[in-house]
Amino acid sequence: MAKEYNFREIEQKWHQKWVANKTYKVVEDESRKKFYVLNMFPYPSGAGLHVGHPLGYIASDIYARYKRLQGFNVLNPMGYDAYGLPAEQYAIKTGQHPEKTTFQNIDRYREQLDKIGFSFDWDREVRTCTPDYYKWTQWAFQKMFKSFYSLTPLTPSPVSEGETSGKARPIEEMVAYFEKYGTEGLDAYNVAQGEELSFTADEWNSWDEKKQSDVLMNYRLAFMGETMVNWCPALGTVLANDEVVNGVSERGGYPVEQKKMRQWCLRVSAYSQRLLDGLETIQWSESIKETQKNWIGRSEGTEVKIKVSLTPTLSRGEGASVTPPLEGTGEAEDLSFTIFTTRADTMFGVTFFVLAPESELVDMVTTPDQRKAVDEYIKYVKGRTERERMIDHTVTGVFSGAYGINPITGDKCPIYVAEYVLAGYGTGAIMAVPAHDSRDYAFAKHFNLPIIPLVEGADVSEESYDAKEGIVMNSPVSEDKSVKYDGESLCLNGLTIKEAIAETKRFVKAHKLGRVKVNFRLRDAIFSRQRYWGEPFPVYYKNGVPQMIPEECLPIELPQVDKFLPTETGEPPLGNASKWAWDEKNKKVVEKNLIDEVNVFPIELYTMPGFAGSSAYYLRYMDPHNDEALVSEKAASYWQNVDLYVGGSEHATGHLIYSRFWNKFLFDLGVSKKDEPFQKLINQGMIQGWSSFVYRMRGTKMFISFDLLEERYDDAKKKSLYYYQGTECDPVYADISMVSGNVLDVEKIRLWTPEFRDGEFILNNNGQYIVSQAIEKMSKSKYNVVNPDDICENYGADTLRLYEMFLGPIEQSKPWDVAGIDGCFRFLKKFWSLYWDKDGNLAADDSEATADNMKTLHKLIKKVTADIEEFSYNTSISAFMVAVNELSSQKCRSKQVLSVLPVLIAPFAPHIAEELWEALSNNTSVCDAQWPSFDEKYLVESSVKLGVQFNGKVRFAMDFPADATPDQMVQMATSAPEAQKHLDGMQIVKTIAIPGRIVNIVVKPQA
RNA sequence: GCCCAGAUGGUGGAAUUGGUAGACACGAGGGACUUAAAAUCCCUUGACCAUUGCGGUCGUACGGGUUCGAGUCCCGUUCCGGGCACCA
Repeated sequence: MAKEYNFREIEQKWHQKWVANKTYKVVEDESRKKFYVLNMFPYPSGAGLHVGHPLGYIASDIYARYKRLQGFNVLNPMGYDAYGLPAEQYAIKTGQHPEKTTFQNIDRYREQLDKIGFSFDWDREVRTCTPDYYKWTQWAFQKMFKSFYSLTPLTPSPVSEGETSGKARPIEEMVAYFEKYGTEGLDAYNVAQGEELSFTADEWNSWDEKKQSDVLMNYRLAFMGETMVNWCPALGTVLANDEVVNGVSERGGYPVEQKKMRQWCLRVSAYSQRLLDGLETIQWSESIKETQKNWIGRSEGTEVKIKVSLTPTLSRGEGASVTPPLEGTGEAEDLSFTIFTTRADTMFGVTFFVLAPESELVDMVTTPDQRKAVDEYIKYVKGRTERERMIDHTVTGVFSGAYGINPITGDKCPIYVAEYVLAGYGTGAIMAVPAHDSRDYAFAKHFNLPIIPLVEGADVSEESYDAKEGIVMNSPVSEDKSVKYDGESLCLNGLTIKEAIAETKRFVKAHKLGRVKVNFRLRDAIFSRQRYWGEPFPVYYKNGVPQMIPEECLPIELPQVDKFLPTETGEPPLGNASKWAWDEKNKKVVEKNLIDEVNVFPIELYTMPGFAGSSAYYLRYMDPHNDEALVSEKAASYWQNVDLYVGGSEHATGHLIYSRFWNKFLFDLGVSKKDEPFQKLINQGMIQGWSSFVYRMRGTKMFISFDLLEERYDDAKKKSLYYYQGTECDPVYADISMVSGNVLDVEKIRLWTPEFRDGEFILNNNGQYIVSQAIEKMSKSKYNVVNPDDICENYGADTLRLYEMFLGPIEQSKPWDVAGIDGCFRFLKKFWSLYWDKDGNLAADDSEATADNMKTLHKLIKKVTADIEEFSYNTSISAFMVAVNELSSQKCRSKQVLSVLPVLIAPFAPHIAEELWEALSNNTSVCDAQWPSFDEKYLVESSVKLGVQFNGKVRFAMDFPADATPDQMVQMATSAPEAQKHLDGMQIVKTIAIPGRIVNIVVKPQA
């Protein structure tokens, strides 16, 4: 009886041994090179692990094990992103403390992870919701509060433009500067700031603490700001920009409105340029870098100062060569505003100006005649939601009554107020060039404003010409229509658009009409949430001024509350905590009812958002038990940064931006040793399965989103039911074949036939649809598995690991289909049977390996090594299958070969590798073996089989000696019997022979 | 609209710098073993034509091009996916 591949016994045995022997314990070791592998840590949801989760973990585990076999000291940790909304919502419903459910879920995750045989060092586990961890989240926040971002060392002299580097510095430097110089010499070029303030040293020194505190908020990296936020009434909290998709909340799909609120913010925008530049130094996929570049949205342009006049517009050219004196009311005398443009070359085509409705300038330029119309328009705009503005692009706007003076042409053009100009970008004011901007064009057509084409050959009768290509004309129309400055006037005619932009920038700069400016789309991150289950802010309020709780008192632990909802007075949930006040003198948290006493002050009621805890966790893994520092100097210096980071691409504009920002800040502080946290990033594709559907509204197609709530076996129906939670959807039926990408196509769903599955949608009392979905066995021979536990149970972890990797390239999304899993299971059984004879004894012996054996082995070593390096695991597994097939038919029993295979397969299938390694009389773990190297000498072929082409078409294949010269190859090919019919009646025109590649004979009929 | 990445058998997917398209696996069909089933093993499997045997034509989304030779390079088009989007 041959020895059976008993995966259950084997896997259980090695799980125990690994724990007992601390096989995956890792310690810093200066004598060895380090390698840091990291997975994006999971949020422990109630649904448990699904088959999509392990995909990335397996991929990184393979690499980690491979690196270890190559002699690297590999850090491969795991932990939990444990703060989050679902636990809190569950708590609201059931009254159970979120910590309790979170920890239960963590236990379940751990159990599932352990079954798959990962090489995690669990001694380094982190949970973002434990005080020893979030102490350092709070600490980092305080450091940001105590910092500002300086682009250059502070000096009173202005710095040159284009300076883009910079770093965080202690806020004390800023204070010292103000005391001495006020804002003299400070602008957006040398200090990151909310708005450009202007005050003198004397003014600063005369202000009280409250006023100074307010002013400093304009510079701190973590600051309290009154800003427009995404307010989600249904969730009762504000959301960050990346948490809002198409005007609704990413989680739950609830409407989001714009609201002005006082919130904690992080000045992420200060790091815009560095976040952009850093992308050039890291190995991430082009698409994710592109996404980040779009999100950061750098645009280089020109700011131009526009003076305001209250007299009617002059015709074009009139008033040229003069700087028109300002007329009208005294109030408007020196009124001006600044516009931002990336098309400085189009200054000659300006026919009107537009201000954003929210701009404070609107009020100042509006003339009494237009006051009523403007007020009405502003009212209309305010009544529109973000979502309405986003979907509905009809042209709206109103004339303000005032005119702007184009400094280049001297023309006066009307100033409009229109919602198509956004307050939050650039200066909130634009110059409109209808001929060359489609939005301005639509506006001009609607209000009957002139359109002046500036590019040769551009037809602007039907639409604008937006392309940045062509030769400039009409700039100016004639010499006297360009204002002279110091005897010089601008002329762009005949230049290309790119040259014209550069020339205009030079002119504007030279004559101080404005300045060259870089704008970024990246906004500061709103950093506070009105929730319970998050990190509390280590902040208290003394006379309305936020104060940092001393560093040595951290962490400030999340207080107990009796309910997790907002208070009756509308305070966030922490308002329910009775012990939530700061005793400044005794430095401790005390009962709130002591606030009236001296030295006792209220503590911040907001909590931090989800990304706070996940922004620097990779640093904490380096030194997880340190209570003196986030990470020790020694550990940080050894581990540096993450060499390989694996996770989903859905974090491109959230976590992957925030953690890069956070790391850069810590780098400025000297805590982190590398400017970029994640050197190489692999985005595993999603496995679309039953457990996680995401649907979107797009165009006329409707997609609906669901999260798996739970899986239950229904005794009556004799089948498993899967419960999903979704929002606002039609009752539809779901089927895996209807998933394309990560969306379900409703049209396809309607065509669904209920032969395999049935299900129904039930409206629950929250107005959400619950989908009950029944999955029937597709056939008796196939297991109907959706979670990794079932696969481990039926096939074993090694098969699961192989199969998930064999599905296709890691970065590609694919539907989960268990149909092919038998192939991997068969392979392992075949591999196993190489080692055992028919009596169940070890068959590997000391016989000499044949040349074929060695060739198979070394071909495999070469292929697997190269493929792992490229994360092409599917092809390395297929190479394994080929090798095992070959060795079986060769009846190879030689230990020379068989003792190497367990090492090669160990990264992929560690359990079977350990078992065979042990059977071969090794007494250490296969993890500590050495990765084999291949020897070319076994791969040398004496002959090669190549295709022989006639006129580029392969006609037959033949063997050529490996060292044949091209001439010999042609000679052999043309004299081969198969060649004769292709040569019959033909003459050879040309021959191409490339050793090792191809022989091609070009023939034509004989004349 | 702009930017990025794709499209290969019934299916998942292979294919170095252009050089025998379809590796490996699934599924399907046929066969062996078995009382039977499971498991295992062997053969066939891109399409079409021919077939006693040899063979031939077409074929990597579509249309062109470069080349002795194109899945691969260039130009244009269609479709799918991702990102950004009144961002001036």
